[in-house]
Amino acid sequence: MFCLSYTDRPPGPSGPGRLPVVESRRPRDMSDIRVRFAPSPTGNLHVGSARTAIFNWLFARHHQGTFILRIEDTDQERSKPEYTRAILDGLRWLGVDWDEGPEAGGDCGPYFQSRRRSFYDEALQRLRHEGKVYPCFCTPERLQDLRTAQLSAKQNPRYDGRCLALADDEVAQRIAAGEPFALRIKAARLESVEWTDLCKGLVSIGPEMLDDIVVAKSDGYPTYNFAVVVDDITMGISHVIRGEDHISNTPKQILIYRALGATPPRFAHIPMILGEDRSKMSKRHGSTNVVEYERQGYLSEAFFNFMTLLGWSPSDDQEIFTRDEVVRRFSLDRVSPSGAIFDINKLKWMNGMYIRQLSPAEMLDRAEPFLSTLEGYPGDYSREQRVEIARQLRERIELLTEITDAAGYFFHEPAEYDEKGLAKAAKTPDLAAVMEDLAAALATTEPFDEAGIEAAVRQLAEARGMGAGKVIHPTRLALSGRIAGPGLFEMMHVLGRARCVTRLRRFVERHPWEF
RNA sequence: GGCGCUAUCGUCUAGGGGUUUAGGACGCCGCCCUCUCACGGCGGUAACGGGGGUUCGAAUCCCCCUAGCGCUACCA
Repeated sequence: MFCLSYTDRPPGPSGPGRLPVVESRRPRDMSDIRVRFAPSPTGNLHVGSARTAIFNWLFARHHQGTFILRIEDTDQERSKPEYTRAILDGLRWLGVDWDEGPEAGGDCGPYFQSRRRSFYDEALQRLRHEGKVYPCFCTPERLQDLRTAQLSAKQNPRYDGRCLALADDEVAQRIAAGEPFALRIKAARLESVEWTDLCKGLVSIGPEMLDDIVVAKSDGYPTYNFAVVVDDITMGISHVIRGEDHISNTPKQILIYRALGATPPRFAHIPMILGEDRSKMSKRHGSTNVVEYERQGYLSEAFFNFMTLLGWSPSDDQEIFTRDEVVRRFSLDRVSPSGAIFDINKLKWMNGMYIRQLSPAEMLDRAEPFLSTLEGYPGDYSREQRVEIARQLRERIELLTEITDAAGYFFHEPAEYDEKGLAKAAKTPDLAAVMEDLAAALATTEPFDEAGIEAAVRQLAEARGMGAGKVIHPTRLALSGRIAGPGLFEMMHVLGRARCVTRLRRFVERHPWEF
């Protein structure tokens, strides 16, 4: 039996009013580590949550623990099923797989908060029974007034305990009268709440900050903090690894653990990912949806590697890691305590590194979705030839999307020629004749391979008493319209005799350099 | 306003009392390689927020200030 829950417990000798005891599972050994990623489906998987998911996953895999995915969909207004789908897809793209959760099952389900109501109700019932919680009849208006008054008095807003002071018979009366009420926890406000954060060290929150927080809303639904704690207890979570924006939730949750008589898990609050302006990354910082990076031509493994280094670093200078290497080396004590700006520049560089590591065949496969949008693709090129094109372009692009632009001329004639290139080409004496001669030579070059082509080009330059460059550059321009690209001879080899000859002649006809 | 977290090159970071003329990576600049571009190689640019302590010695420990960020709901 893996998990404890309020409902799964054996009936036992519980008389009326006897409620099951809630216990927290403490990690007994390394294999007992259970962590969770708990997104709310109110949007796509964005980079901040993705990194949280990755760190949780890394921690679980490193310790051979369990990685759980839990969907916190209790926000009826904003939660959408399609977002759950999007989050799942995002995690899959990242290669972050979960052992328990939606579509994976597990002993601690259900994994959607919206279906765990009975757990919360039962815990609430028990808390009421034990007197750890009291009804609060204060209206939202009064609470709001209280808050503004405290704020203007430069005080920290907190509940004034009015309903705690209510006499028992009055409480009973008002409840009987059907007056709506929320449930607040009776927090001991005498001492600080502190915990040793695995990332931040000792964090201590003074008693003046502690409040009788609401655990059940007047409509009966549990609050976020309460649901999280009940879920984490019943799912046997040993380590809560989350963004540091949750630090202020932690004391509240610890109070709930105490009321429930459970030992809190270990907490690790990892730093935020920041936008260019150093504020928490959000939509206004551009692409925050993880799968958007796929569309932009990033490789999943490069993105993963990059995210890994945002806030974590190994003990040496290594930066490029396979997934297994990071799993092996990851540890929370090497997670930096300060926020990190998402540097798209470095991501691009890293993506380029991964692209260059791809085999030519794989490069072609990965680029295929982008290539297929190209006019004239794949034309009469064999797979072998397309692999060769991919090989030639591999070290010249950093994003898969760039291949569309880089490979265009292989599949259709250049529509125009680079201006600077034309200016330079014009300096080659008798350019038209040279190009004409080359076309003629090429028509009979045998074999039409890299060496054969190179010999033809160099012979022609020599015959005319000019440097090879004087022929090479205009030729590249005539064939590709570009002044940059793969080595001319290997490029001509894939292009093939027919295309080379016609494009050379078209170039002469067009005469674009004389303006 | 209150509370909390953070503070090393522009960016990601190493370094956690003497081993540091503060190391690596991205970016940028230069050189080499070379048919161009790119890759690759080599070199350069650039940082311990400020002030007080503690100590023989502080980027490293403590305090204050400052700055940035976060949280401050019967939202999650």
